[in-house]
Amino acid sequence: MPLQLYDTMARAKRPFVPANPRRVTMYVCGPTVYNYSHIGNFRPVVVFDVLFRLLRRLYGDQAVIYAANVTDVDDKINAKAAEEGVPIEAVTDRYLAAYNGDAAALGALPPTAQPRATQTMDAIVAMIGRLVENSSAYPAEGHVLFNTQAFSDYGKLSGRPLDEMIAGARVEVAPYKQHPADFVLWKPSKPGEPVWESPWGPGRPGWHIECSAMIEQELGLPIDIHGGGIDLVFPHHENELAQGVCDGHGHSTYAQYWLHNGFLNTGEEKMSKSLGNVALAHDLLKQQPGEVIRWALLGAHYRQPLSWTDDALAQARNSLDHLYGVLGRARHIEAGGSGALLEDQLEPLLDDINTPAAMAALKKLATDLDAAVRKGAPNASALKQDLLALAEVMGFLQADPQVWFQGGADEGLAAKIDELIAARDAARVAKDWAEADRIRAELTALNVEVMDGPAGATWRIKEQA
RNA sequence: GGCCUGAUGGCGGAGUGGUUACGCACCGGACUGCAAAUCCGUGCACCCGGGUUCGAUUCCCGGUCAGGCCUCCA
Repeated sequence: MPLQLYDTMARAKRPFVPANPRRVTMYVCGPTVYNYSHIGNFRPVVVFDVLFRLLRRLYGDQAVIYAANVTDVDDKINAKAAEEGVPIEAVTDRYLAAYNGDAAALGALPPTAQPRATQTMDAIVAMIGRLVENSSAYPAEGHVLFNTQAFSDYGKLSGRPLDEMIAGARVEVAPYKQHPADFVLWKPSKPGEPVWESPWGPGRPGWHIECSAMIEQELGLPIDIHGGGIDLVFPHHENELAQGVCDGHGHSTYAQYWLHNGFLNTGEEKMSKSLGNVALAHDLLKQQPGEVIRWALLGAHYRQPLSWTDDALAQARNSLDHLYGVLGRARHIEAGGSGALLEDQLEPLLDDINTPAAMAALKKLATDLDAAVRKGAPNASALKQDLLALAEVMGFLQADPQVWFQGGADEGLAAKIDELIAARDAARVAKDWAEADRIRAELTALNVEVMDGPAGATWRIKEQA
């Protein structure tokens, strides 16, 4: 089965056909770096990481170019920098580093490129220049505005006819706009704010233009895949599309496939900073492995809303414990074989990145592998290969099982645990059950669980501190 | 007000025009000094009304409910 992706523009799943299979391009809207991102902000990071991995598998590692931008020019950044009395770089560098660290902890591969607005300023100014030149944009009172009347398809992506939007608009229209839907490409900076030179006066770019400029600079138009959160469909992506098509590069298509992920919910509501119901990824990562959080994030199909609960995390932990347990029991099996099963196993992911179905396939493989190991069946090797290969496409199970279970223990603790287990073994050999149980209790107090097996006792840290 | 999603067992969550994945939880059993893990097995659902059909949870229409976007937003 070929890869199928749900395209927001078509409102349907379509077979994925890249313009150039030797250079597959994907762009995903990234964060504005003015504070720590909440876990909902990382859903697209993880989802599109899976797609990135899948595309690399299908087209080759070198053939996929994935750009994820960083917005480092913004009112909220300015406010934060002013509040702290530091240059904006101090704020953006700090939170970008935290963001990238958190993304890595969640198992996301680094994108091929991570362009920043401040480093794309020439391309932004040049692009605005082209838009003004061909009357797709006009200067007014130190601003430059995009002329939505110049683009007949405006509203097509989000399914919003222009007139209806105006009728329903709840925002005051700036007096210098020719049309209420026109949006800012360039605006003057207020005193004390960062400033760049332009033919229309000193100022800074509007929100939407940076993405179009970065795409043109990093990837070239049209791109294959443009991704982001569902809330970006309007106005951000609608506006990007309008600019991108109108700037005269000669393509009527800006992105071949538009992919949008659904939200994380806290209770019934969207997790959002303004509602104050957020969980920071940075904090969550202190409490459990990134892989657990990643599992929870991929536990629902990416276009569905996902309820973020403690129980979801506990279940994710449970699932991964199970899988790593199987791998631990299969540690003496060397992965190998034809890998012929994998194409079948990949099917859920090829069907619009159906991660819950792929996770079920992972568990099925694990159960089969466990049985094969138990029976000493010859297909254990191929099953292990398939399990690890499918898991890799989803960014799971790449840790050593022993590290997974014991990773929370430092050397001193590990030595002490080994000592206690040896003592307990001695007691068990002597059938001194009271002593053995006493030692178990002592280990339990250390947050350690002992598991007696045919090859001796093994242990694991029960919960990460 | 306009536009757009979704509604599946106790919970999470796929999928399907006709035997309804999977996980967690629960219950029974095997195994186990204890415990964990594992294995076997039972039970449990497709929002409401109408239509199409031999047959609908699945397709169509209407309704109800929930959520999202229209303003910064993953």
